[in-house]
Amino acid sequence: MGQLMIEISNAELSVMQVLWQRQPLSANEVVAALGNAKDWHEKTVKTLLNRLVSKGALGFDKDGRAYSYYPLIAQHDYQLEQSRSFVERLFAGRVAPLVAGFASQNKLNADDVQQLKQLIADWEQEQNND
Amino acid sequence: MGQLMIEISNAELSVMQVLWQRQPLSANEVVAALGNAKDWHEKTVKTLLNRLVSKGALGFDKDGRAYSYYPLIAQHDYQLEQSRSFVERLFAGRVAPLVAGFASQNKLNADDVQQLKQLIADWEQEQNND
DNA sequence: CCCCATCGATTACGCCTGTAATACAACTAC
DNA sequence: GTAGTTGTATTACAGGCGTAATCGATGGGG
Repeated sequence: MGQLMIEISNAELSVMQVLWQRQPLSANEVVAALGNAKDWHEKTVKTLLNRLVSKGALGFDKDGRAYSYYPLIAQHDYQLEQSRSFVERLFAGRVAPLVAGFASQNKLNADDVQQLKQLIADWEQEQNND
Repeated sequence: MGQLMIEISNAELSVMQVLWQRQPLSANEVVAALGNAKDWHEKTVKTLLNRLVSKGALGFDKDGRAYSYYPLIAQHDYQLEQSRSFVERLFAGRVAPLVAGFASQNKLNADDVQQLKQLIADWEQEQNND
């Protein structure tokens, strides 16, 4: 699982985010959802939808003349795989130094720290269970 | 500082890693250092060195006929900026969910956890100091 | 019925990337 | 000093990406 992950470009990723959040959507709904954040021509968004379908990242049902698009890959799987490869490339696979960077730039807030503590507690629990 | 970071491609990054580790190096030394990990033709590596110089990521001194290359951007700065933008794109800027992914895949080891605990301790210390 | 608006499909196009090969300059060994 | 050899610089070329415009089908309004 995971090694043969589809490559999604930056622009395409923005389209995926929309569909991960709400699905299925027509092309125009995707355009509308992006209109807020991106200044893309409608044609551009449709090109991206097309490429994502070609890549197997999106599927669609025909809904009359228009299509209704939905993700074929799960956001969570994509995040996992990308994180793994990013941390591998930049930090030799170790995630702690990445977090250290955030900490050094004051990019950690109380919620983050709370979550991290919980993760650590769970991890230690796990160790003891073996 | 950091928004105008030079874009470094994947292949180019491998070259940077070599020079971040040991610097300065001649083109042939870089080729040799990569020979281990990558199956690249010597010409390919020299193209990458050239592109990195064009991009302003590397500088060089002339050492007779050959050049002696060295990084112009610090590994740490690059890591920081890339981490920031990666976490922004995939996790809406929150680093904890990324760590959670590692945890869920058993990609955390005792060292990581130890470092994370230390980061948290430092963070809490910092909070109290205000 | 016919034309227009609107879909998705196809084509465009310049830049970046991966992956070299070729060209040109200069040293080195005769 | 002439021919390799070895450096860097220039050129190559296909595929991906950002960013659309054009094409061809189709459905809706009159």
